Amino acid sequence: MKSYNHYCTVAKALDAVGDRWTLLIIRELVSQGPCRYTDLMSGLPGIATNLLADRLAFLEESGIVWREPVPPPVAATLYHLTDAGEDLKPVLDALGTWGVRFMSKSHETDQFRSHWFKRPVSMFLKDRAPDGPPVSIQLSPEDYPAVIEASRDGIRTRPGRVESPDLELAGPPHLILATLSGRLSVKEAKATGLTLTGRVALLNRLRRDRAEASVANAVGA
Amino acid sequence: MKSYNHYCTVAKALDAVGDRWTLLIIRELVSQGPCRYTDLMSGLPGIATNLLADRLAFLEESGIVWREPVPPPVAATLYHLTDAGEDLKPVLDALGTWGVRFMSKSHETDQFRSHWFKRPVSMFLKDRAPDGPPVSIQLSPEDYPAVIEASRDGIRTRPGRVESPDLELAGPPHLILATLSGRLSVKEAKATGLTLTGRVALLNRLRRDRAEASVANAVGA
DNA sequence: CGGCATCCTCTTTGATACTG
DNA sequence: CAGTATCAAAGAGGATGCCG
Repeated sequence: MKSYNHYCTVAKALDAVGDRWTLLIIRELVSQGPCRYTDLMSGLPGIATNLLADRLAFLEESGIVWREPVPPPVAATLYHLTDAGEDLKPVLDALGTWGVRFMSKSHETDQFRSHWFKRPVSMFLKDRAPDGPPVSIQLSPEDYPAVIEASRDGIRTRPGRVESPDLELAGPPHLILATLSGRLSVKEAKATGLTLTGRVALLNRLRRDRAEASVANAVGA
Repeated sequence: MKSYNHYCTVAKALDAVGDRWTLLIIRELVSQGPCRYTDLMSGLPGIATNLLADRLAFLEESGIVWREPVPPPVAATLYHLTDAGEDLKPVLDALGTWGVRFMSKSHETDQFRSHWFKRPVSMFLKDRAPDGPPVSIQLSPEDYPAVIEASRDGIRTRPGRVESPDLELAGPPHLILATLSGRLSVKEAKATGLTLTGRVALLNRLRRDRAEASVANAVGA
């Protein structure tokens, strides 16, 4: 993209990461850690392969990403964030916080990936009984399942499945999120098409209310 | 711009404000308050008029901006941020904080406006003697002067001139900022082309050191 | 397969001119 | 003042080819 040529911090930041797709590439590297080219492709549905190559070259040149050549037999390149790249996390946090308002309605054609659950889930949940027994919640959208695990160490969300979860939420991603956030009651969620199996009461232990959520967000938690 | 069609908070945010120029329009409305069309044009050097019109229409449609028709004899339209628009401030703060790293070198062709001083100045300065006598510092780049005023009420930066400032810094914007931040000493600044007139010692009262700056930034100050 | 480069089409931008 | 109209150039999107 052409520079804005504004001597202004915001404009300079956008000169570096304001191109289409660029911040989503950073999102992938932040939420997935170091990625191969194909990992990025599958985490960025819709991107053209030449664009991904272009953006990665520009990000490397800008000192935001560095590439680690992994020698055979693995034979791949790993893309990492530099320190300057890691410093973009607050930008993603701010954008993600602001973007929560659009998550209530999901378009039919929207793509989804397991690791995209991490950000909103960490905003919506908080363990009200951290010394209670550890629990796991299986999130099952059509594909791309994820697991929420709460223990003394806090709440973690990761892609994948767990053997016998304490609770499972199966259905479209936006219903899963609406139920976790408390925007939908369990009754409403079931009526709209979510399947809840197991200890539904767990939601009361983990749901953070709206006021707390905005506070946590204000301090960048 | 076409939607990314990702069911992800960051992608949804970028669907709304990720278009080229959009966040800079928000920047203007945040730092200037309600603006007329021509105020925006002059605060956004380089934008094409049709693009500004397009973006404003989209922002209004998205509920981020609203237009107030001001009846004759003033005969103008005022563009305001809605509450959702104001909520974008943390995004600009995060981008602006990250973008500080690019402010040390200024390109010859970079444009500048007085009110762009506000954001970096508030990051660089802190009154170490808030109960001391109120002081004013005149910032004088080629055009677009601004004034820093420190009093019991805090530090404010505004476009314009003041009668007899306690200190004046005249020279290119990047030297003014480098000197305020402490990245350049007064001696270095003078050697590089900045003209300092008045009570140079004021800088010691107002400069925030690097460690403090990063802390203030971490909590979103 | 992983990591691009090329080619082509379509959309968006940027520059300028013009209007109520 | 507050835009709309026009048009050339740049960039995005999609398909496919190539090479270790």
